[in-house]
Amino acid sequence: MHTRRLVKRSVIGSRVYAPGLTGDAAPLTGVIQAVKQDNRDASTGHRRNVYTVLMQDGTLKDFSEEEIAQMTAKAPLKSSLKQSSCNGGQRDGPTQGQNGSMQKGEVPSLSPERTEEPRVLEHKRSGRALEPEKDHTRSVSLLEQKRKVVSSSIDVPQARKSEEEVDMDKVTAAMVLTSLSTSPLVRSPPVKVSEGLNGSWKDGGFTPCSYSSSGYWSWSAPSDQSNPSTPSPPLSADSFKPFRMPSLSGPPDDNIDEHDGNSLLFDEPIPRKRKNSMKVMFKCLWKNCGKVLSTAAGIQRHIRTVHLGRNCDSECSDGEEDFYYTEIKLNTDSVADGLSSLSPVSPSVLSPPPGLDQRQPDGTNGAKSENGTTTPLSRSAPSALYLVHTDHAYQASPTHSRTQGFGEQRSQTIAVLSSPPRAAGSFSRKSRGEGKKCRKVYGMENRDMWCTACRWKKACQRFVD
DNA sequence: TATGCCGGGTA
DNA sequence: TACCCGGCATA
Repeated sequence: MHTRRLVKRSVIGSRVYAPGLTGDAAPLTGVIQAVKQDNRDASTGHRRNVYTVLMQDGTLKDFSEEEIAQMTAKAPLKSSLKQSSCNGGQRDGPTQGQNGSMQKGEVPSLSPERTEEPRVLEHKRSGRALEPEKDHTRSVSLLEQKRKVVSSSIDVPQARKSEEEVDMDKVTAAMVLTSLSTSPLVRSPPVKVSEGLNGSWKDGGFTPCSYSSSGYWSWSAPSDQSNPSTPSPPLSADSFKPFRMPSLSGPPDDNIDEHDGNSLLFDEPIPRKRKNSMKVMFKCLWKNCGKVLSTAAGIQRHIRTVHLGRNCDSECSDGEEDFYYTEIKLNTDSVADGLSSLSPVSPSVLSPPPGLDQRQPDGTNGAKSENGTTTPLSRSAPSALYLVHTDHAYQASPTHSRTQGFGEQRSQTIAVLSSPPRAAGSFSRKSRGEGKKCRKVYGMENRDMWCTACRWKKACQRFVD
């Protein structure tokens, strides 16, 4: 009793499949609207149920259990296909074992909707065609809900497509960088590489730091490898520091000098080998010259011919050239820098500075006749005396002022100059001149007749020893 | 001691 | 830059 009601209740509303009911091959589906007992077989003791099915076309038809069984044999198949993904149809298991006679009737019960609430069944009745899709939609919505739950807890990147597109730009930029960094033409100068990086990054629209920190570009190692495989900027900068610190060039020329320095340095295939490599060079101490040569003979010849105006060979040299150059120990890199920074100055020295000749007349007094002649030394190497020989520093000071731009080079040069001669003892402190001086010549009473230097208690410029 | 002059200070 | 001067070295 209870079971029957349960079965009836379960059968009603079930969907059946009725192929060829209308004669054509088009399958029709229907929903069992009612179940009634057929007494025709009561004699056999077999009560048969007649099912009233509302067909899809709106007609009502009665089907026997066998027909229904055949019909439902296909219907669940179809429905199960749609619903298996959601429910699996396992909820009907207990029902199957409750009534063995309902094996045929249980077929509709295979439908998952069978155990659903009446409200749902009404939905099935009214809109049965939408029913599978609805369940499907529900299942999909469940999946989406699950995804949302997962998404809420897991940070799933969105708009991944666009990000990949951006990545492609980055990849392209990185490929360009790779080709640039591996190119022999730009392998050496890191500055150019960095420029290329910047440009490419700009084009790529991403900042380099984001990738350098994240290491996302594991294959873009060339940008990083540029440091070990090429003269890395830190290394080169360190190697430059020792001789760039005293660099003579001011800030405006830094770029040029640096560029030149880089060119000199980075053209070397193995710059590291040059590090700590000391080389003895000979630097001309002639004022505004500073020419650096690698050999003493060369610098002597330079001084002798250029500054002293002697065209003879070294045989006729009296060794005066020795006073006008100094020996410097430099890194090979420093030499290059020194050459680049000093050589442009040298040509301006060929003409002797007018300082001494202008001072020699010394028109303030009447000693013109006496100092009308100047010593060859004073004529030939006045500025050198200022540099090498500080006795005329007071005279050199106005002359040095004309050599603006010499800057640190001058001070450095003076330092270098003063050291070797003083070490030699010749110029530590100029010994008192043996010749007559303004004091002796004019006396204290005629002090106004002294040369300026004598008045200033400086080395006499009139009676130079 | 006288002289030469370097180094530093000042205007 | 011109000028001055203390102080040192040297004859």
